[in-house]
Amino acid sequence: MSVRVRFAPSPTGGLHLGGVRTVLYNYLFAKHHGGEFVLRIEDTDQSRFVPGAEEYIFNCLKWCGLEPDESPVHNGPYGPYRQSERKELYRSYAETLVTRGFAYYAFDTKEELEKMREELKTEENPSPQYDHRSRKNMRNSLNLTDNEVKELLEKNTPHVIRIKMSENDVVSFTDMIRGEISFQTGLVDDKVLLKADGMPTYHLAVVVDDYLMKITHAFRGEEWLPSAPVHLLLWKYLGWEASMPQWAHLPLILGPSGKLSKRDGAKYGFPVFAMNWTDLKTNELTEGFFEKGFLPEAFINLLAVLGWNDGTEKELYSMDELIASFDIKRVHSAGAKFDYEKAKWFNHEWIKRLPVADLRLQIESYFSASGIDVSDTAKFEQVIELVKDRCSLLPDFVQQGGFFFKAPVTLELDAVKPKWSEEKKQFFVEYVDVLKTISSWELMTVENAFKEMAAAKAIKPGELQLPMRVMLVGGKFGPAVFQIAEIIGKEETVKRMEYALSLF
RNA sequence: GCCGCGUUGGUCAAGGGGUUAAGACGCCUCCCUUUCACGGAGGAAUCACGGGUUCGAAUCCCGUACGUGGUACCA
Repeated sequence: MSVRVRFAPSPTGGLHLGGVRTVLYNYLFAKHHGGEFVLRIEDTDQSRFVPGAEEYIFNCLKWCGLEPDESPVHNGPYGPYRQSERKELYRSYAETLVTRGFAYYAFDTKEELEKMREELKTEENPSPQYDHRSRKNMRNSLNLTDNEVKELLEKNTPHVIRIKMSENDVVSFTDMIRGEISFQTGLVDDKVLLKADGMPTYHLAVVVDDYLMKITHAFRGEEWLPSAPVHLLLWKYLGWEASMPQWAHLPLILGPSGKLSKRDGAKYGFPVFAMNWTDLKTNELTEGFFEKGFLPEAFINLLAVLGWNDGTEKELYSMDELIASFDIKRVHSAGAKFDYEKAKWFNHEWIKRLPVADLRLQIESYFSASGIDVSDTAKFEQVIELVKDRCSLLPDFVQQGGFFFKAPVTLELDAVKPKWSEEKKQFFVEYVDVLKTISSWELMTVENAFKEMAAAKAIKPGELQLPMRVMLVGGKFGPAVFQIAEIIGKEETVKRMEYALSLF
């Protein structure tokens, strides 16, 4: 049987680091086994509908290179892939469960539920559940007579269908990452399966859809572990146990202070979403890795090894290498704290190893946004090659390479002033004159002229190089100074030096 | 509170009865470089705690602590 996995986000906001990693592990597992990766939209909560969120998810996946094989936009034989469009399907399954005695109708209103929770609430039990104890005192088909239930249903009384958790069983399963896990059913509440609006909850939908879509392996975040017994029981009660997927609950990705939140990102200055997301209600922007200047290759790479390794010392992986070596069983069971410094290191590594032409396409926009013309492709690529060792985020290229195309606006005078002298000034005035006479403008001719003149005047060349650098670059950074002069050309070099001399 | 999951340097982590307890990021020192980087060589820093089991425990078992998630007609 072919491997089929799914990622099932609810389109309610930005796509989190952890979400992307869940997609990634699903994707890698599917591709490693030659299977299919399905994207299903879990939009059963109408009240949380956010316009644009679904399209946003697709954009993120596209940028990451994690294209689904089947989805609302890719189609496939098991559609529709949006749960809101499958609404009619779910009710009959829920009703089958009622008929079989595994679920029941509950007519309790919001107020009645609140009242129950309020009354049962104690210091030891701050959050009472709708469970095998409390259901005895609620308005549901377990306590009402058949006629009463019939009548309520006929009158279209709002109601939900709840799973009837058994009182004293143990449910267990083998998680691909954590091994044997078991739960006492008596401690799990009677989760709602079908809501009053006729939509299924996640619990029903995930089981029905995984079954109908022939999902073989179900990977999801660790936050789902506590509700696993409900899902397990549903597979059993629906009579589908034999086709139940193998489960794996992925560890959480944590922030500097516990669970990684949007707030952490804002607070500590790093992205938590794959791409920029603006909350429609609050207008609050949460930065994305894309906009921050990460390469998708690096983003994928760093996420892959956050919680997984292949047992070797290898850390840098291309997508193909990940597909080849990924093994869900080698995923760590413990949560991992996200380290932004290391994330930047991955990006730096990928900047160094990516072909210049690829890099060029991804950084052009940063230059044009800064009003720098990089239409001379050959020169642009030469510059990229020269400065890429110094860039860990894509926007760094503007700082590190911009001066090749545009004279620095401000010069770091403090770097020169303390050691500046009339003697040095005289040197540069004369040097500029010499430069003007050079006919073959090359690195060696420029440098040799410099050294000869320095020797003649008995000044250490090193003491002169820094001022010259500041003249051409504006600051204390960048590649070899004569190389810069060679690339920007005679006219520009002379121009920058003469301007700088007027300031020093 | 209850339930689940987890706990190897600051962070990511290998190792799953006998190791000098790998490696990476970050940090520090030095070399290269009269800039900033890259690169190279070093360094500081770890098995949460307490009990067992065992000739021997980071590794197995039990407790405790701590962290984290769940405890919704959210996913």
